Amino acid sequence: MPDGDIAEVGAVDDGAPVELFAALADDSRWQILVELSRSPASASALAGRLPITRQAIAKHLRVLTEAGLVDATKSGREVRYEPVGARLSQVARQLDAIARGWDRRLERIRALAEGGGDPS
Amino acid sequence: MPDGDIAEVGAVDDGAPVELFAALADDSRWQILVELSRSPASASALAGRLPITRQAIAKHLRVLTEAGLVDATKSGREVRYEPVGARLSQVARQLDAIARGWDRRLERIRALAEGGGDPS
DNA sequence: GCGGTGTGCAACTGTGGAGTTGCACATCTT
DNA sequence: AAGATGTGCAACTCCACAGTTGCACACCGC
Repeated sequence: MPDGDIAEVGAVDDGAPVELFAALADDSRWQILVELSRSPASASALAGRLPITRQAIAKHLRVLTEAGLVDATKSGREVRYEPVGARLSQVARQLDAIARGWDRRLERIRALAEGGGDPS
Repeated sequence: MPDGDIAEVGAVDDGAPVELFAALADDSRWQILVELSRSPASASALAGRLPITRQAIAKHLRVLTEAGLVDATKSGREVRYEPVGARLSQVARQLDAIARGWDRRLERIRALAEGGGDPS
């Protein structure tokens, strides 16, 4: 079998934004994102609508900002946060690409198993 | 202002599979997924290619299975795991939908701010 | 200037999860 | 039947992180 078409599959691997998934793997942060999507607000304003302290919210906002999921805008003594949809769409495209890569590989392996039976 | 076009925005919120993001927020689990995309294997086989113990891998595989990201197939005394691309694509679509929802809301808010200036 | 409001930083506690070791059970091989 | 290989369960350690309290500093209105 030709091995020229195998060299290109190595690029599937490292596209996993683990840090961003960690940012999304928290209920409080999703609540914050939902509130911000309703209307951009400051940390103190969010503290009035969520069952946790302002400092906890501030930490979450820091995580979300570093993940690129929210955008911080300083206005006087206030810091106004708003969600960034572009980042989420970008991750969505990456995930879909990875999923397609999986399916492609599995289909090839299945084809080899049925046809030759020697995938060494 | 008419409120008929506001009633439909409430559906944006609860589409956040936090449990699934938690499953994806781990380096070891991504390594496992990458190995499985190379070729489906058992927990013991994976233990030979990854720097962690078989039991740790077994735990990760349990998490991934419950998240629907891998499929387990028992064959004799072996359990063969393979990645499920469909689940990942599904999450990708959900994320994109949420992102579009954010952008839609923000644009509406900006329009209100410029035009009327009274979003009460 | 002075009080009120908003933000930031620094400990501290509690808990969940990653990884380990140890052992018991099931299955394949000879 | 006996050894080897694969899996599963249970307890333990360790650490990162969510959330808290407390205090110091920056900005707005009076």
